[in-house]
Amino acid sequence: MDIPSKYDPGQTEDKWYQFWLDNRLFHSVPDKRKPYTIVIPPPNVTGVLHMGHMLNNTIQDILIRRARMLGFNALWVPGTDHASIATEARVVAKLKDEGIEKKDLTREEFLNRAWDWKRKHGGIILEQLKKLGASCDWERTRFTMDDEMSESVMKVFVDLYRKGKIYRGIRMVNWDPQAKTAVSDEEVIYREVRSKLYYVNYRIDGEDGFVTIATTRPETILGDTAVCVNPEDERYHHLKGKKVYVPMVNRLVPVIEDDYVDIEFGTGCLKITPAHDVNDYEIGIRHNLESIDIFNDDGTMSKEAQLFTGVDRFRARELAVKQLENEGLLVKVEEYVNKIGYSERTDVVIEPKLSMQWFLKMKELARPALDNVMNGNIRLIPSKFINTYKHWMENVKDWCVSRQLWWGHRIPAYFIKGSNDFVVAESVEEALRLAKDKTGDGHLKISDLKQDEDVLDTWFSSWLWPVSVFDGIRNPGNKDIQYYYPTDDLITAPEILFFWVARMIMAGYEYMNEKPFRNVYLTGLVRDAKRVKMSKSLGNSPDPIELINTFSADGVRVGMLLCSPAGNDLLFDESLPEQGRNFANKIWNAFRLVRSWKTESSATQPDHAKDAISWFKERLKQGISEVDICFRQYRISDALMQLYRLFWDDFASYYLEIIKPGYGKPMDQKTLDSTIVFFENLLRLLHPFMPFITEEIWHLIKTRPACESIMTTRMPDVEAYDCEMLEKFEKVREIVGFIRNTRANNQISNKEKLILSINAQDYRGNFDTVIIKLGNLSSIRMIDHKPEGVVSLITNSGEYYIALGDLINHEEEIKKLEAELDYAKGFLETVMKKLTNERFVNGAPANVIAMEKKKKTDAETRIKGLEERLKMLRK
RNA sequence: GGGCGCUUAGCUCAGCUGGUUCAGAGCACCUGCCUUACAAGCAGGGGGUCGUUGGUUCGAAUCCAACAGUGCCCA
Repeated sequence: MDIPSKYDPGQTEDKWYQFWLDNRLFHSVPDKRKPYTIVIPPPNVTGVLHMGHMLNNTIQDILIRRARMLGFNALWVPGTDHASIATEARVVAKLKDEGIEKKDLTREEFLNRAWDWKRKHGGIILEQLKKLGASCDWERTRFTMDDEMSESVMKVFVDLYRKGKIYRGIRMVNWDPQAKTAVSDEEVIYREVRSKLYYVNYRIDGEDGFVTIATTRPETILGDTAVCVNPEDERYHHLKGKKVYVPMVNRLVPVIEDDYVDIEFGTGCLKITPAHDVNDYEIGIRHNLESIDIFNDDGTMSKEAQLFTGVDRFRARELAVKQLENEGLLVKVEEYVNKIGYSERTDVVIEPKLSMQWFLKMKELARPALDNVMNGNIRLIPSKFINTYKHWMENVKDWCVSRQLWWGHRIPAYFIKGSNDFVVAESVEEALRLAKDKTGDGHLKISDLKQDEDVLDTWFSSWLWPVSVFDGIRNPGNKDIQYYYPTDDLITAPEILFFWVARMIMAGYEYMNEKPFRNVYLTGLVRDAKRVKMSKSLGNSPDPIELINTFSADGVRVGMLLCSPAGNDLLFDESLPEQGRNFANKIWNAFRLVRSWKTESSATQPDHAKDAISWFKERLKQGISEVDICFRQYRISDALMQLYRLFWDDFASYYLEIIKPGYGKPMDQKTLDSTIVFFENLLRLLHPFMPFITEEIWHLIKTRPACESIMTTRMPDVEAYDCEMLEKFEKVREIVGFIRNTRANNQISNKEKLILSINAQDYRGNFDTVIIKLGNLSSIRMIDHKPEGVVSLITNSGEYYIALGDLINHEEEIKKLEAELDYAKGFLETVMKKLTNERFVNGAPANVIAMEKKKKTDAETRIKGLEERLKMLRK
């Protein structure tokens, strides 16, 4: 069989993915083994794969594949979430293209459209994950609006309501006047903008004077119900107990005192608009002020504003400024930079607005969620996020769970006709029963009940995810939830640490009385080489599928990992998957080499091969152990780097080069067998990172049953290794390097055999065979004198020489040795400095002093060797 | 404005409880090679006063403080 020198991943990858699916190798059912579980952070159903997903899911797949090979019953549950706002926006936009306005459709018609859209586009992202090699149990795919998932959400809502944790209330919310819905604090993006600070005079009641306030939003003056000063501010003591007239509408409002007011800012006198500013709202509550809502839901001025009714808020600002000018109350206008909140979804300016919403009390829920992170029951990786988490959890505010949308879980609250009363129930039938009880009116009919129009925040379903995917809300005793919960690792982005992670922890303790996961691995943000966050709208994100087509899934996976220590941003550019592809090719060619070897029964195992095998055996064990340590610490990119070097530098560049038979010579069976075992172990170690190529070579390197897969084999075990031998081999590298350098510096062909002479007292010659092979030496000789006509390597444990005769460049050699001598002398000096320092000798621990003394003698030996050598050369 | 983090080679980052695995890795760069697995490669090589300034210590990239940059979260 002719094997191409370039690995072609295209067909291989599709073939093996299908093979895994056909054999249901990703599928998991509870059994006697220990489970290892990951639930996917459900991507937005409207989404297509972006670089963040690539990173995130690559890490999940690595962990799950490794766990599987470590003997766990590994389950990775995939799925998507319904993303209320984003999906509804998509559907509305699509309808608009068809000339249909949302308001022209009934709720039911709209939802039908939305489901159509979901059916058509909702699976794209999951299909893309398959290209990446994701070993999810697709038979368990969940969607947050599946019937059983929705039922869980309803159950939880009703339960929390009955526990008194959900309440309805008027609160200041972040109102998106375009989407006409409240959005959470986390969905507001604050940006610095240039604006203006207007200084406005308010007439003081009963006297001639004015008081000047500064505001960036003069249109909200119409909603003012007080003016506030700091009680410490002596400038305004005379205003105590007085009233002032609100400009334009001439409403008489009190002057109040509150230490919220910053004496330094503006004039030190603040207008209070409780209905349209969060801080003002709180002051309003403290001082029992009236709230006047001057805006309509679409951001135009309401009747209550008295002026500019129906005019958009920004136009109203201009009109208000004009009006103030006309009234002679505008004192001055300053340029000003402030931060303004924009809606993440629609990018319009958020309007703080009082509105009736549903809230979930967070304080009690937050306590176990905080405690169990602080006490280490749940680990955040990297741990630096604990600070942020703590800060947030200690200052948690009630969660506004309602959204003024149709797509999502409709709030199961039913208003009773003819009253302001309502009941909360999982079904209309039950609601009717409750309503009858509550009102004492046995004649109530279902048609007398009107369900709340709003839906729940999407996070209100995804916070249940690790429980609800196993049906743990509806059937807490079922086999799956008992077996798989708590899950092991959660891999997600720090951006949603509070949005989602914290809330899942809360739900976990509330409903399972147990954490939802043991470890939270927070990935970095994928940015481009200029540190700009990658996003579709900026167009700086490569198409992941294109990347896979160009560099292979294995290559892209490696590329993502190479630059992604946990929690650090990763700066992506195409050289990374390219490096991954090159690595795959290296593995491929190593395989081709091994595959090309023909054995002959007559061939006996050469000593250098035997020595190489005993060395690499230890080196491999060391590698396995290092990788294990990396994984335990979730240093996944380090683990890959260890393997990268193990395979490339040690296995390919050293081991294979040593055992490689001469041109046309046969290979002995023993060496080949050992080599294949090494290769298999390396493939297993690499499989979680590069599932496709490892499976391909696994099947080519040895005849196996067709149904066998590397992904279900056992990961090599961690074993103790021989450090001493590995250290000795490092010496080999040093000597081989010396020989190669000597060749390179003196234009000596690789084919020309050289002789290495060694003058060393305790040289053991452990790997002489290897040095002879790699250095292409005719022999190694032990000598006890200092030869002439040689280049030398002088170390603290011995001196190595290669005879060059006339070829030798004395000046070069002298220069080189002088530089080394300088270094050694400098080194000795620093050591001596310590050893002659009395305080060091008295203060430092004995082992440190012993080490310094060893350094001293080593350095002296080396200096002596170098000096003698130089003396000879200078003769 | 409050809180938290970061600053080590041209780039991205490792460096745990201070002491030869202390100045490291990968990439990039430079030099020489189409050597019979691999030019998506091979063999070599250069490159950092560990942000600045003080302090603790026999000894600091490592601990402390201040400052300067920078990033994130919250208001």
